[in-house]
Amino acid sequence: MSVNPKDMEAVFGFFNEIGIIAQLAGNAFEKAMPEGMTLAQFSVLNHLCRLGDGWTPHRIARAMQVTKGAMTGTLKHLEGKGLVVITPDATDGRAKRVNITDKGRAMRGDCLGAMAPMLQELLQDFTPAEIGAVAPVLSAVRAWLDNRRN
Amino acid sequence: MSVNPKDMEAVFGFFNEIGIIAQLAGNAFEKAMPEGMTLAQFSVLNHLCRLGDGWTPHRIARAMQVTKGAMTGTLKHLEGKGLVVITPDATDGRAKRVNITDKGRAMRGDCLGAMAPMLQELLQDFTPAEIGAVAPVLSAVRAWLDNRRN
DNA sequence: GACTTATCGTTTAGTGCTAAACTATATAGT
DNA sequence: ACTATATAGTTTAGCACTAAACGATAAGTC
Repeated sequence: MSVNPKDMEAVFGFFNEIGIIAQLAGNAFEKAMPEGMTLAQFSVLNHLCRLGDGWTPHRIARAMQVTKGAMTGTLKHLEGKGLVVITPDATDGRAKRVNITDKGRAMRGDCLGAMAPMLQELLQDFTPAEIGAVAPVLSAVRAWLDNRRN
Repeated sequence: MSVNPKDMEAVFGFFNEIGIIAQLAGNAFEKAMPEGMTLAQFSVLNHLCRLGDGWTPHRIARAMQVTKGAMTGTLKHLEGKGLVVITPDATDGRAKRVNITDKGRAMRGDCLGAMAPMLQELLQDFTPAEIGAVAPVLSAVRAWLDNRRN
């Protein structure tokens, strides 16, 4: 049972659209955020704030769906700005532990505040229901891709 | 009239999901494609094939929602592999014209064939209707972001 | 205990992206 | 015609990402 070429094109268009949105939205967010902060850096701070810190770099990398090497770089930037503190793990000589600082927590708050206007703008042109309707499909596709990779 | 924080979080989650999908899908595609081909390079070939060639680099860049500088790099790679030919514009001394070669057309076909299996896999777990249902919202968000930028 | 394998983090090479500065050419205004 | 402005393409600096190789430590096996 072969697949309809029209459908394949639709799926390809779907991913294409997703790619462009990711790029435009990412740029818009970074432009709004405090000088020097990137989306990658904010994501780490946000994660540590919401789910607690003390995680290893590797575990953070997995949560963000990013390679270890990418996380090494992002954490270096955050550490350089004093937004996180990285210490050796007490019981595992290979591992490290990442803790967010007060300054980091404040920066996360600043970032949230900085991107709020854009989100509000968007919520004037799109209803929460519209956004909410596509969320389950996106989650499913994300999970599918994540599964497929492993 | 303030905005519900819950809604803002939902919208933020929406963009977060989009970002991860873009990254995972992009990696999956690039892994499947012929050695050395990237999504950016394929997109240009695909564009030239579908909408005709002879475009200027700047116009291609706008169509891809990418800066001129980024397009300079991508076209250099394509030209280096003999997939496109770039010639000076006859009537405008500033501009250039990009034409796809037979080799480029063949490469585009190879890329399409290479990513087909993944799309078919996906169409076994998602119905075209599911994908089609979110497409209009994605298009609208994309257009919104594009407008907002200018 | 010694050897093998797995895991954690870093580093390097390569690509893509932006933003901004720069060159060259074209167009508009006076 | 001359000047000012706009546009096309390139280049540079900086960040993010992957993939692969590497060094160090842990854990499992014999």
